[in-house]
Amino acid sequence: MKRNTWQREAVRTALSESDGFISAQALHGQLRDGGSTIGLATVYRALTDLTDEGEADSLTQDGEALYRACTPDTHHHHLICRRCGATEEIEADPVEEWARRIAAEHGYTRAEHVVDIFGLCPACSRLSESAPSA
Amino acid sequence: MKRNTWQREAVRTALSESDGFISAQALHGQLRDGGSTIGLATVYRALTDLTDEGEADSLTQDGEALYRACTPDTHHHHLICRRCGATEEIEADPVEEWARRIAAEHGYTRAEHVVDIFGLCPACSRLSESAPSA
DNA sequence: CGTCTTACTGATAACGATTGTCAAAACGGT
DNA sequence: ACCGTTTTGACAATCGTTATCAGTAAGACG
Repeated sequence: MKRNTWQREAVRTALSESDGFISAQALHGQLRDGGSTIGLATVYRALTDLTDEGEADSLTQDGEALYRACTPDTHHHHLICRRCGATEEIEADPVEEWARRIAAEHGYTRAEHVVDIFGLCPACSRLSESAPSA
Repeated sequence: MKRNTWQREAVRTALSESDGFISAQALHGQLRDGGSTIGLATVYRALTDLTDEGEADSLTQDGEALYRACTPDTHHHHLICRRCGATEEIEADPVEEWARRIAAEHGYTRAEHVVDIFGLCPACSRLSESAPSA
């Protein structure tokens, strides 16, 4: 049976109060700063559980996993600058539908998709024109 | 000055011959299997360079970085089975168009996109029903 | 063609993020 | 309050990746 502990609740609360994506370690540090004695492993476990239960979204950015409280209505993807690393959230409704259809057509179940666009953001595009790197 | 070594060329070749995304370690293993004595660190360095130079795209899936040769002859995407690793090539024309539009709307240039669908193939879906892992 | 400079290489150590381990503590039904 | 089970927290282990460093070789120059 799943138990209800203050640790899990603390992670859930901290995550929903946190603005945007946050790493497990950062969240742990934040909790400790707030006086909590919660352990790092517990934070990882809680975040994994929350993600499994659909209460949190996760993505990996530069080798570390970032988590965000899930607002179930906003599944979106990212537009990422190859040079400066800036990311923008983008809507991909047509793609969601397409992905579902393709998976179904091929008999695939439990389909998840990775949809990200890499490019040069406006600022870096200008830099690239004046000082081409390649 | 940038030098031209057989190691770098080997990585470039292996990457472009590889179908879809591949991890640095897998690429290294593949090269070693092919008789090369190339070192793991060199593969990482070459892949990083190729990515910086825009000759390769990278994404991180499940904690590890995957690489793919940029500007492939036949641009297509993949439907990948999470359990058995089978991949099917899929057409994504509507997505190509959508990606171009999104990038343009946000002022991004030189846009490349990563579109892959992960799921369970028909066979593994059946297995999963009779012996659920989660 | 030989030499010299210096970027590149490869083995390994170091590193950071994450996961496994396991005894102790906490939860919740009784 | 008691008991069985789950969860916790500290720490070790693991995994992918990066830094280190002495040795090697690419490419410029004579």
